[in-house]
Amino acid sequence: MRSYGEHCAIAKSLDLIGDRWSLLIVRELMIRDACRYTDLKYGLPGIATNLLADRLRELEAADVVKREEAPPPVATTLFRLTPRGEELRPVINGLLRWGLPLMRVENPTDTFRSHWLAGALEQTLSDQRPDEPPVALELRTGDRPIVIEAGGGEIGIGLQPAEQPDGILTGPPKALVEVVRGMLDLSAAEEFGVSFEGDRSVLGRIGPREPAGSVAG
Amino acid sequence: MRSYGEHCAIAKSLDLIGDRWSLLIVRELMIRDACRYTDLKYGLPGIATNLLADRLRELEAADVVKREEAPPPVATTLFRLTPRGEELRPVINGLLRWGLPLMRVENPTDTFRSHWLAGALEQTLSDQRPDEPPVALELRTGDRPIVIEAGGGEIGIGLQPAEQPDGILTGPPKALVEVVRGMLDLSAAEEFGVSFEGDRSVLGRIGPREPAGSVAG
DNA sequence: CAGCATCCGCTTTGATACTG
DNA sequence: CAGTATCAAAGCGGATGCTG
Repeated sequence: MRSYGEHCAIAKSLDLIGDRWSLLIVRELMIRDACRYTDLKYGLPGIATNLLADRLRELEAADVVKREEAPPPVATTLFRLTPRGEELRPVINGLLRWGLPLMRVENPTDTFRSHWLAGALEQTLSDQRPDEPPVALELRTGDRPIVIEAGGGEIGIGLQPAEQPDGILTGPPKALVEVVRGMLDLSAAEEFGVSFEGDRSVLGRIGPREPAGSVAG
Repeated sequence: MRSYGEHCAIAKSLDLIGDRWSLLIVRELMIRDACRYTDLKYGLPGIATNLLADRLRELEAADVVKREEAPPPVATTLFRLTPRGEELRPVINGLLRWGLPLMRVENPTDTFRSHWLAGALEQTLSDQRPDEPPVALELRTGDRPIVIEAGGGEIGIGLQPAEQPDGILTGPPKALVEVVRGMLDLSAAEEFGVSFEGDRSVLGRIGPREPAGSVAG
């Protein structure tokens, strides 16, 4: 992109990361850590492959992304955020929080990848019973399962399937999110195609971080 | 801009404010509150007038900006952020903080407007002697003077000249910022064209909010 | 297959001119 | 003052081809 040519910190930031796709590449790397080119392309449906290559070069030049040659037997290029790139987290979280209300309308033509939920869940959920032993709730939605881990007062999101989840929640993403946020109860969620297997108490363990209405999405 | 078409809060945000110029328009409205079309164009050097009109329409449709018809004798259109637009402040501040280190290299071809300093100064300065009576320091740089007001532990930036400033600091923007942050003392700053009039104690009253090195810019 | 580069049609942007 | 109109140039999206 052409520089704004302004002596202003905001404009300087946008000179580096204001291009189309740039911040979504950062999102992918924040959620998934080191990624192959192919993983990035998969997580950014619709990006033209030459643009992905261009953006990665630009982000590398801006010290946001670095490229690592993984040693054999992997023997592939991995892309990763630099420390400077990690410092974009407040920006990404700001956009995430601002965008949550926009998720209330579900567009059936939108693409979806389950790992995109990671940030939103981490930001809006909390462990409601910090003193009890940790639990894992698997969400089956979108392309692959993800796992909400609650323990010690913290919420973490795993992108690898848990070996022994305490509960498994299956259904469309928006309904699942409403269930884990406690905005929709399980019986009411059934009509949206949500089903549950396992110990129902894990659903009470995980709840909204803020009053349910404020970050409804 | 074409929608990313992703069921993701970050992508949804960028669908609305990810266009070129959009966040800079938000910046202008955050710094200056209600603005005329002409003021916006002045604060966004290089924007094509048709683009400004387009962006304002898009931001209005996104409930970020609203348009007010000022009554006579003003009789002009004013643009203002909606409450939803105001909620972009964490995003803007995130970009601002991330961009501060980029300001260490000064590009002589960059345009400059003194009101762009408002956010950066507010974010990085603090009142070093909260118990003393308020002071005002005028900065003469760029297109028009701005005023740093320190009092009650708070820092505020005024875009209207103070009627009776306690000190007046004149010079290039980068050097002035370094002086008020205490990274450069007045005698050393003279070689960069900085001069001062008034009560020197006001310079000690205003200082960096964080350790000087961390947000050096 | 992973990681690009090239080509082409379309859309967006930038610069300028013009208008109520 | 607050835009619209026009047009060339740049950027983007999609398809395809190349290389280790």
